Amino acid sequence: MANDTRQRLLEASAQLFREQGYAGTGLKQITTAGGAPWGSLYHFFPGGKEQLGAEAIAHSGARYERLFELTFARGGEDIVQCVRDFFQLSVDALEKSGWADGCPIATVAMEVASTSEPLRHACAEVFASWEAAFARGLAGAGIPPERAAELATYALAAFEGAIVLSRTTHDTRALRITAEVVATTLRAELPAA
Amino acid sequence: MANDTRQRLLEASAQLFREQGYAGTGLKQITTAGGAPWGSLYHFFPGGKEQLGAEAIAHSGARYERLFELTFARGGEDIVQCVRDFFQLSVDALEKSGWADGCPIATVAMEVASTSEPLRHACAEVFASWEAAFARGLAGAGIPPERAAELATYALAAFEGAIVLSRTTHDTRALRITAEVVATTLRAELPAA
DNA sequence: GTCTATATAGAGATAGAC
DNA sequence: GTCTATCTCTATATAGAC
Repeated sequence: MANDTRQRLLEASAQLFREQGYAGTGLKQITTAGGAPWGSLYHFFPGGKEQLGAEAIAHSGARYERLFELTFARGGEDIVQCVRDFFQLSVDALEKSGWADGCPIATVAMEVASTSEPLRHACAEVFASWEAAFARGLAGAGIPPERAAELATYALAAFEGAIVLSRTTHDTRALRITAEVVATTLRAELPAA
Repeated sequence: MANDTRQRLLEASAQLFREQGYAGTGLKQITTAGGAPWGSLYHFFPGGKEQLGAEAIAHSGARYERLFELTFARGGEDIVQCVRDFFQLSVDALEKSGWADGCPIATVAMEVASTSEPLRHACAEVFASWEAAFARGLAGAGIPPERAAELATYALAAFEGAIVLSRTTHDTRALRITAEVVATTLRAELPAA
């Protein structure tokens, strides 16, 4: 079916961009990985690589937002444990994938921040949605909304940076250590039980 | 002079890689920016783009390590303020450069983590040197060496992630908030004065 | 509407003039 | 030894056959 090919192209793009970046991934490689003929790419994405990139970013972003919300769904009880769990998800993903499966956005975000305004904007929107999901979880644990928004930004930054370090060093140490320090920091901000 | 051209090629590479990434930067663009003729690139870097990339990474890395050490040189007194200062350096650099001047390593590190083992290794060594410099500063402030190493990893992760967010959103908010939370976290680890 | 074949530009790399 | 001119390969993008 037509929609199926489109979806496969998006999935393949998201995965390849995450591993190799935007500039480092060719459209040929994407069509091959997605099992789609060359021509169908421009049929579904007449805007070419940039349109495909923007949609792939939004696609990955929405999927991870659901993962965020799922992890924090039971967060009213123990939000700190949820944060630990989230870092652990990334530890497992990196190890299982041979250090390929990091953040689906960060690599592209850094590449395009100064080279493509539409793509930069797409990345910014994804980060904002993740922060918002995170902040809802923290607010649900009793932290005042304004402070929850700040701590969500902080926690997301620490998480993203730890992925950069772990993926580069081929060692989950950075993620594990950062998870513990962030968890401790957040616990100190919770209202007294 | 010969060494001059080589140096200019390294500087141009470092700057372009930081802004556009490794795959997104062409060798032609580097020679143009460095004011060097095309042929001299392969004269000075017979290993081609990968050799140039590895040397540019080490070059940037060493320069920033000196910046780390300079910022922490007076850190025995007030290490927390030094951390704040370091985040502020990045805030200023991003604003002054129109969001181009972020981390000189992170963009390339993410791109090459799964595509070039030599380049990944070069990035990992840079991160390790920064962590070590950071840890020396924290240990100098009285934190036990083992804990100082952990906190250095944590602080570097938070710093790197905050740059990713700020550069993507065109807003220094992430850097400013992260700086404050990290500063508070580190202060709590200092030995009682 | 779907895909094959091709156009055009630019990449990284090399050969050889001076 | 330094640089110019060129080679080959692959990139994105398009045209047109079916």
